[in-house]
Order: sequence, then structure tokens, then C-alpha cells
Amino acid sequence: METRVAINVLRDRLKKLEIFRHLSESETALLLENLHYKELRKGNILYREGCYLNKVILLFDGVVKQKKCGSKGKELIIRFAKGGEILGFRSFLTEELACATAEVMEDVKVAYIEGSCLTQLMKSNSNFSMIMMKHVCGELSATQTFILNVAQKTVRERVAEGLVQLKEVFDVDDDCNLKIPLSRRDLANVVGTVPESVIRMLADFKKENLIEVNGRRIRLMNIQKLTRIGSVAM
Amino acid sequence: METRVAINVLRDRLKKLEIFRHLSESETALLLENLHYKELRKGNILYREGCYLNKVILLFDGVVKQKKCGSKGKELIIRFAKGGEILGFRSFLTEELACATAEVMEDVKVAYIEGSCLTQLMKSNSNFSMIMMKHVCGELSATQTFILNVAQKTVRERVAEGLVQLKEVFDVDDDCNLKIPLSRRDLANVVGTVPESVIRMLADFKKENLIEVNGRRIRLMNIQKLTRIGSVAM
DNA sequence: CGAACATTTGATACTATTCAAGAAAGGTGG
DNA sequence: CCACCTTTCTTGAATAGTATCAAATGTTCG
Repeated sequence: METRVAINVLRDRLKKLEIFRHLSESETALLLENLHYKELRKGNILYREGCYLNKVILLFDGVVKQKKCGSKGKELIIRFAKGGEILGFRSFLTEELACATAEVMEDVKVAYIEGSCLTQLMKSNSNFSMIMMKHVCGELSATQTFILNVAQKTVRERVAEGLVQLKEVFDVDDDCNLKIPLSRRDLANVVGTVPESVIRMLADFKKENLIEVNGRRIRLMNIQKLTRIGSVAM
Repeated sequence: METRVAINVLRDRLKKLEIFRHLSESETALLLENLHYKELRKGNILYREGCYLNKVILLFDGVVKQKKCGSKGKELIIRFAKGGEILGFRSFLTEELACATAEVMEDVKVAYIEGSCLTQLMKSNSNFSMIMMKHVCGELSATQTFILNVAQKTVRERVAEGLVQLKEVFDVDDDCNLKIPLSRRDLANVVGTVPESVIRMLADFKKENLIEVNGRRIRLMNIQKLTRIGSVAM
């Protein structure tokens, strides 16, 4: 499934990403040498929870879900990554085993980057280092907020918030349909519940005219109210 | 409540900390110039959720709890920090508002470090930068694991795991008594439930001869079993 | 078409929270 | 040092929210 891509096309792509935009020519060149381009289809696994990572994955395009497997086999989706984001950096850096499995949700274009190369760049370019640091800090912040949600909100609140958050991450089309079609199971795994409960909530929201459901297409009709429900301002 | 401490005492303390051990003499000197020593008693707030932080707090000694306030006023303790750890770094770096309140649990000796000073050190010393990065990554890792716990485990499981985790963080004395005495409310806020539920679980564990309870002193009598309950290997 | 999988609905069981009320502990001021 | 007040802890009973289970219906795809 590997695809040939001209090196200057890759260079252009790198230059467009916030993370790598500020690298010098020689640094970009170094990156390009240590980079392995690939295209993968839905369902493929980029890496598995428990694996050792010596590469970091740069996502040019597509969507990846990072899921963690709970003790009873129930999975929890801890993050969706889309174009421009990086995967596996934390595991690589701390040299811990990957704490999540990364699975392709929408066909992706990725680059596997040699971890040592990133380390080198961070050591030599303190600005780049800072950018990466901020990245990780941002993720930490999001994760800590996420905890409060799962810990204290009801399923109703979490589903409402989940929908709004999906809108933030993946945007909606002109009709306010979520651009990413998720199975009920995935949606359940995002908000930490079971598919049945998600279905009931969606049915409720439909009755309340907050959403319209058409299979996996969900149209957000009253984002404000959904947000309110999700933030428990009710 | 500020206390005078000789500068070479401070220098020695810094040198003992993993984070700052590898700084050069001049870097340590810079740090000492930008550092403000303080001792604070239990109950004091180091900083509040929602505040802007331009300083980072270095904890020499004592215990601090970081709590987040949930939407219904219920708080959740997301981390205990003890000697050698740093607080507020993430908020400072991303220039976001503090996402948690830091409250003293056991009298602390801290140093407020000018954030700009840390930034400077990170820019000039890539090793230091890496150490800080790993620190943040480690926190991220812990937080992501924590999510699974609150999201999928029962109260029984979470309390069991909470006890074991407290042992890891704060250790136990010769009799396996947890060295940190927590109120039922705090314990509840750690595992994401209400005090009543914690009490019932502690009572259960007592019946099962897993723990001994004496007010706020909790003695872990069967750590293995508690661990098993907490990890749901049952 | 049939098999596998996803969605939906209803009935049921269970866990955990809430509420209320009393007991114990800790702190304060006379 | 004791009486009083406040807070924390504990227990029981009622309730609400979710998960689980089972079964029916839809959907997808080889």
C-alpha cells in the first residue's frame, strides 16, 4: 500500500504543517531523509497498545482513532487525530510502551518518522523543541479535562458533549451534518458507554429536535442547546 | 509565612532534584536568582483553577493536591504532587489558564520560579528541555491511564486501585499504614465518587480482611488482592 | 441470497447516588 | 477542662441512571 510521492511534494506538505513550518532547509532535508511515506485504508492499525515505538507517525491526511483497551475488553477512544497531527510521540519519547492502539478511520496519508531524527531536531532547534512541548502540553490539558467529563457527567451529558466535540474536531457540512460518520459503537466508546445507551440518547435528542439522525449521519440542529446540556448548565 | 533560607542551602536542594541536577553552575545561579522560596501550611492554595500563571512551582517538600472543579461543583483530584515535582508548568507553557487548583495537603516548602527563566533554560540547554518534556509526557501517560479507570471501573474497583496507587505515591510505614491520611471526601474525590460510597467500600474491604481502618489511618493488609480487584483480574 | 454485523427496542437487574439522621471526632471559647 | 458547635463519618432506605440481556429488524457485502 506504499505509494511513491515525489520528494518535493513531501517537502511542500511538511512546510504546510504548523509543527514543521519553521524548520530550516537543512533540517527539512534531514527530516525527509528519515521519513517513510505510506497510504493506508480504513481499518488498518498504525501501531498497537503495548508495542514499543521507535518511530513517530505524522498524519498528513485522513482520520485516526486512538483507542485504549479497558480491563474488561471494553475499549475507550481517547483521541481522534486528523491531518497535521502527530501520533506516538509520547510513547517514543518516554520509551514506554504505546498506551493506545491507533487505527485508521478514514483513509490516511502518513509519514513514519525516525524517532531519533526528531530527537536530533529537538536538541539542535530549541524553537522546534518548544513547539513539540506545547503540543504535548495541549494534549495533556485536553486529557485532564476529558477526565472530568467521564468521571462526573451522565450519559446524556456526555453524548451531548461528544457530539459537539466531534463537530469541533471534524466540522460539519453546510447542513450541519457531522462530517465524520461514526458507528454507534464508536460513539459509545468515545463517551464511555454502551451502544444501547447511545441509541437511547440519540432518540431522546431527536425527540427534542436537537438532532436529526439518518443512519450514521447525524445533523446537529441545535448546537447551543446541546452544548448547554453537555456543560451541565441546563 | 515566608522563610529565609541560605542560598547555598537552596542550591543544594536544587542539586538533589532530578530535574535540575544536570544544570551547569551558571544555570543554577540563574535559577536561584529567579526563585522565590516559601513555606506554606496545610489548606493554603498555591494557585487556583482559571488563573493565569507566569510562575512555576517547584515542590521541595510536602504534599499538594491538584483538584479540578466539575460542572456540578463536585471536585476531582487529578494528581498528588510530592517533593521533587513541579506544578503549573503546563499552564504556564501553553499560556492557558490553570486547569486545576493546587492546595497544600501537608505543609510544603516550595519555590516559585519565574516562568521566563525556565523558558530561557529550555532554550539554551537542550538536555534540560528533554527532561522537562519527558516529565510532561509522563504526566500525560498517567492521565490517559487514569481516564480508563474512571470511565470503566466500578466504585469497588476504583477504590481498591486508589488505595494501591496511594501506596505507590506516598508509601506505607512499617505496618503497611498509608502514610498519607485522607478524609473520606478526598478519597472519594480521588476515585470519582461520593464519600458514602467510599465508606461502604472500605467497610467491605474490612470485612474481607483486605484492610484495617482506624479513622483516617488505613492499613493495607492484602495489597496483592487489592491490586487484583483494582485491575479487574478478579 | 445468506451470513455477519449493526441498530433498535423492551424488560430486567444492578450499581451507585441521594437523602436523611444519628454517632463520632475535632476545634473553640468561656 | 468542659460544654458547645461544627465537621466528618457512618448507616439505612429510597431512587435514579445505566448496563445487561434477549429478540427483532436493518444493513452490508462477498
